[in-house]
Amino acid sequence: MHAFPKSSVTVDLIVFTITDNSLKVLLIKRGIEPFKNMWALPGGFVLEDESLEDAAKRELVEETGVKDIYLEQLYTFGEPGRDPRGRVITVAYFALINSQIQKIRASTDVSEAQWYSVNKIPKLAFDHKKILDYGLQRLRWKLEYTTVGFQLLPKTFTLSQLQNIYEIILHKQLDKRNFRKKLLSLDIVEESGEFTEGVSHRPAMLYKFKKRIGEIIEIL
Amino acid sequence: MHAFPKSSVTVDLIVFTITDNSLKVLLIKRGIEPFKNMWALPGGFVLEDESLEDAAKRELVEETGVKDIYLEQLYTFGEPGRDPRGRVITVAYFALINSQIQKIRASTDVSEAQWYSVNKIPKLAFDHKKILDYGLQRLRWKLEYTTVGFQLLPKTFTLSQLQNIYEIILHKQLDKRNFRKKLLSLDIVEESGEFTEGVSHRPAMLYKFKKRIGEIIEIL
DNA sequence: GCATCTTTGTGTATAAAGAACAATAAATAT
DNA sequence: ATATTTATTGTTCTTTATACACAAAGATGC
Repeated sequence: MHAFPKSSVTVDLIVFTITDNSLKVLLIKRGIEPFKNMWALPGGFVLEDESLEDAAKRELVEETGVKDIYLEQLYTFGEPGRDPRGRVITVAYFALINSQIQKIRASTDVSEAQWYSVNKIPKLAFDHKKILDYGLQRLRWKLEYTTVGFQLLPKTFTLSQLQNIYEIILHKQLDKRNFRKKLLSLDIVEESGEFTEGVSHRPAMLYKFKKRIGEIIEIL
Repeated sequence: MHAFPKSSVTVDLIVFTITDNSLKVLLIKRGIEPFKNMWALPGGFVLEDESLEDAAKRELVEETGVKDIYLEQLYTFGEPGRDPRGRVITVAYFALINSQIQKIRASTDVSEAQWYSVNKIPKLAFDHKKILDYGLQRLRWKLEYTTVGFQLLPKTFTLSQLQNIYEIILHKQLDKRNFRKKLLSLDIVEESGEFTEGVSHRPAMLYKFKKRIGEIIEIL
């Protein structure tokens, strides 16, 4: 058996959240070469005895401090020449975190980390623009056909908040009555019994997702 | 910058076709260690200056002699320990080839190649069973929501042949009238003008797919 | 305390899509 | 000519999707 070429393998993360009525993605400013001082998706090398998913989870904790959130493998990018350091293959993951936990901490090799609205993305390092576009496409797709949307909300939420997430990500208006009718017919949410407080208008019922965290099901 | 661990990267192929009213997958009998003489998915190492997709295409030509067929990246498997030779990450692709071109040639490192019905799969090397299951799931899914099914047919085909493919893969019976009504309403096939010949019953209209080879669209 | 503001919550009528179902037509074989 | 096999075509019913408007609940300002 000949010696086969070896490559470095990285994971890159597309971390989405929603704040200020806008879909945001987490970017880091690179602290080292190549592409030093340029914005990029968070990520890093896969270690010796670590599965790809574990590497993604580790990077996620390092960048955001959060764990136990929704994470799914997206696609693997491996064009020769995509990284000036040599042959580097990257496995992209996408993650959704809810709007409550968003503390960001800059880690080693990172001079800054920031949430960027998806329609105001700066020029990105490597082929990260392509990766991000792919992730956005997947997010829109899954939002329509699965229950991933719930991953962007805290444990209890109002139906208006949920509808809002759909409207932001799909950027189109939805009919309130039809949205609620459809959702309730799926039998995947239940009333929590609590209401929103401290709002200067009629309080809304808080609902909760019937499935466990991280679980998503098809068709919505 | 420290030295980051390097891995070997392979591509594995799940090549589907339909023959004898059954969904088949191409397996090779390994001619070398590890897992010598065991059945496995065709695949091989990604070369130095080759993209992942090029590697998959190259392997496909080596194993089947066919090119220009439908090929899509499936998933990347990278558990440490999945390959006894060391850290090997594999990018799985799935391919569909139509029932006319199925010459198989055993290549180097392969003592035999054979089409296996998906419900009579022998014990497979590595984690190839898991990869195959994943591929099957994806195939069933895409069949229902896209036009991949056409990739399994020759240029012209009868509507019954097409329906048959759906019935085999989804293993359930479909209503002929509803199937045709739905299909024709999508406006993606057109009559070729030709009819089947040499059959001892009413000849059927041969249709052709309006899109180009390799192109698939959503929703069916 | 009453009017105003803002967001919540609900029902019905119509259109479109999906599911169930059977008889005639065109060719070959005997 | 009769039998056999597969191809082709429409209608009814059920389910799902869409379009659309007004009253209720609480906070705020006067």
